[in-house]
Amino acid sequence: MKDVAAQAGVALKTVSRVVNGEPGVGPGTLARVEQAIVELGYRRNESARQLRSGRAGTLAMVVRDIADPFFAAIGRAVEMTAHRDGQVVMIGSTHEDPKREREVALAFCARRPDALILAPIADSQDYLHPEVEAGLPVVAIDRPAHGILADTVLSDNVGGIRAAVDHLVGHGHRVIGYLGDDPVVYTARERVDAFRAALARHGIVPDESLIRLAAPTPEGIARSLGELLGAGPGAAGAVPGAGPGVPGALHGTGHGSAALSGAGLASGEPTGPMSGAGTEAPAGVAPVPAGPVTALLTANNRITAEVLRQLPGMPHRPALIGFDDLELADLITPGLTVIAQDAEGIGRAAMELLDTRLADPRLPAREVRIPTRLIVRGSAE
Amino acid sequence: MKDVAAQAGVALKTVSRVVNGEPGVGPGTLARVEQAIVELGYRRNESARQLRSGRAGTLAMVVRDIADPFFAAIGRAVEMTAHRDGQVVMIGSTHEDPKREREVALAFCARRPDALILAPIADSQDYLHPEVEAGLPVVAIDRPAHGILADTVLSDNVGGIRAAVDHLVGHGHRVIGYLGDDPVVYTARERVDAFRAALARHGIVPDESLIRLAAPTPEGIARSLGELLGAGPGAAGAVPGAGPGVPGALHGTGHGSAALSGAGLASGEPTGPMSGAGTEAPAGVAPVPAGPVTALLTANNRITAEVLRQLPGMPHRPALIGFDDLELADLITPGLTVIAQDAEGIGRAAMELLDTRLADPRLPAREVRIPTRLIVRGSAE
DNA sequence: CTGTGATCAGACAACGTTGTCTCTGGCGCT
DNA sequence: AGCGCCAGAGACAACGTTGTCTGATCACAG
Repeated sequence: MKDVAAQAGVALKTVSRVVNGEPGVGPGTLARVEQAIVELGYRRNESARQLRSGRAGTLAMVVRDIADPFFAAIGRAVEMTAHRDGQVVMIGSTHEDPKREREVALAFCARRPDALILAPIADSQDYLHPEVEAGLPVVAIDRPAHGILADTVLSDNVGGIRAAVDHLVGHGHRVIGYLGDDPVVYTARERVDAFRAALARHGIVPDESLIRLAAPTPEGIARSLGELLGAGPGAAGAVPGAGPGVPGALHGTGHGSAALSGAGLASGEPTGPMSGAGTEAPAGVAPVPAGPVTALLTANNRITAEVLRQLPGMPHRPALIGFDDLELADLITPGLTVIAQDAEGIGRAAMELLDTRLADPRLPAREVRIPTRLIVRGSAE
Repeated sequence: MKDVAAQAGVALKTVSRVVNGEPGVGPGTLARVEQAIVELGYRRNESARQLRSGRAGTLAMVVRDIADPFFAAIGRAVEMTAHRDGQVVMIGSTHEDPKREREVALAFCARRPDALILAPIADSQDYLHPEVEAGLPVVAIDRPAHGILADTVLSDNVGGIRAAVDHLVGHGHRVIGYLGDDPVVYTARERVDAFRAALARHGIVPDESLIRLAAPTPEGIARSLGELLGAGPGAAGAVPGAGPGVPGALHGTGHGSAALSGAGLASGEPTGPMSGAGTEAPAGVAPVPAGPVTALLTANNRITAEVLRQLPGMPHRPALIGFDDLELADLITPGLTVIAQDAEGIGRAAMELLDTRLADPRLPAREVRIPTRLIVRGSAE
């Protein structure tokens, strides 16, 4: 800038005025300065600008994995909005490692971004206390943050799961298996709870032995699939591992009177009736047959993909709904019915929360739920 | 930092020494400073550090679309390597808009990153001249840059296409359709040229009417597909649009004398005997039968996906190979055979080029080709 | 002819660091 | 005892901007 000033024969400050489009520069001076700028290939140094003015023009975003289609889509939405506002985006991945979350988030914060969008992995984000204290707006996405004040954007997991369960039940399914992630994960907990509740609304007491929660590994999923698809009165003997350690709570009904429906189970399956479940359980009774599941709900895209890969080797093919849409999900046979999250909506909502918070930093923490959408493609009939 | 110094009762510079791990600080002083740092929640300001020291610790990356799986995978590889080196990554999308490429790239450059990784879209990157002149290392990925000195990482498009053509020809296909992107795109040109050359190696003179190059739109692809799959002597009447405007060059052969071999094709099936089809084009002649294609090569993931969507509505289903792997490509029926690019390899290669260039900025421009891999899954038998 | 704004331009300090230089004791050496 | 030397610590300037203040020039009205 000094060089430009010299070349144009003006003072430093005048160049500053020109590059900032500030008023108070005569047309002649302006032209001289502009010419000097292109001649010298001058580019303003944003670091210095930020240091002096405090305005960063930079957004930081920390997600589980930038190559995960879900987060990539959120990232795209954020980047689009940011670009419109003249901001650039720093992005980093945690790869589910709490330590790395901390490292990446703090590395970003050291660059003093205007805001931080974070998909929390760690149990607590209290390491961000100093930055939040200093006024850094934080938006948690996908999962809530803990230990700091942050706005939050979440998918409507409950609504999504309920729609899926409604769809399955509407197609006559009563014995529905559930493959979810390790319950240390917030979304995993929320979704499986929603699954139980959604079943209960139909007067079906969720069978805990049909609910498998674990970090998705091919081996674990193979075992769960084998048990869920082979299990039941007819096949129980063939699948010794079926429901180990989780014998209770099977085959419940809306009302105790229906307990008898649970009878007649000669197999090794648990028989204890469970009464009084369901939020608005119908007066009528919904008997729950035992046996291999006729339908399967997979609670995230990695589980779904792995299940799809393994299904051909299984004794039979259940109806299937996956949480998260997948590219090409419409091209497999049958088309995969999914609960699609609105990644773009999440990204945009995060940006909107930031907008309003920047306008008024003393707002209380807000939480936004972004609706999911059940995309019916045939795999869940 | 001033506050920390005051709190610890030392000079500014001593705090600086502590946070940088510089020697020359006594154990007692060090402890006092460290305590003051945590008490005050002090975090070094990287902007100021960069301004003073010139070290940015920041990488800039501009790609077509950060949500495109190919670029997302490159981004992940870059981010992994960068994180290892203590750098953070700014990332932005051009969405195929040359103006936006310029805007985003320059916005990044204003932050004075250590390097710029760019997937060029614009015809020329000469707008980056001042920064390159000032020593900014630029690596072009996916396509070469023009107008500036930049290292380049490209996929081995030629090898990939050749492997695909070899595979198809090896399975008896002689009439192979090609759906590529608009030839203004570098990779589109390189791939279609490779297609022609690969056919020629088998003694097949590429039939230009079977080569469709256009920006991928559902309508355009539908038209091309209809023509390619329904075309030929038997079906030509049914597809009036077949080869409009490109009447010539049909049924070419290695030698003019073989032109007659194109005649007499009653059925849609290839009948022409093919002699000595080897790698080195035989002296003998390879007649190319007309008729609907029996195989299709789709030259990027968007075209492939759209073709997969439309194939069910087409008169027959050709063998198919797509450029770029797709998530779930193994789950559709039949499994999709693809030419997979090594996105991770591209990202890593870019980082390696940067490493060596930072070590010696006066290196000449280098170009690296990353091998592709033909993943055979059944769609191209 | 002078006072009054308006317009344009420059001087200066400060943002939070770090590189360079200097200062101060205390130590071991001759 | 006098010397140099080193570790430890501080003073100061500079990185490239921008915000604030002040100064210069000019047209115009009183």
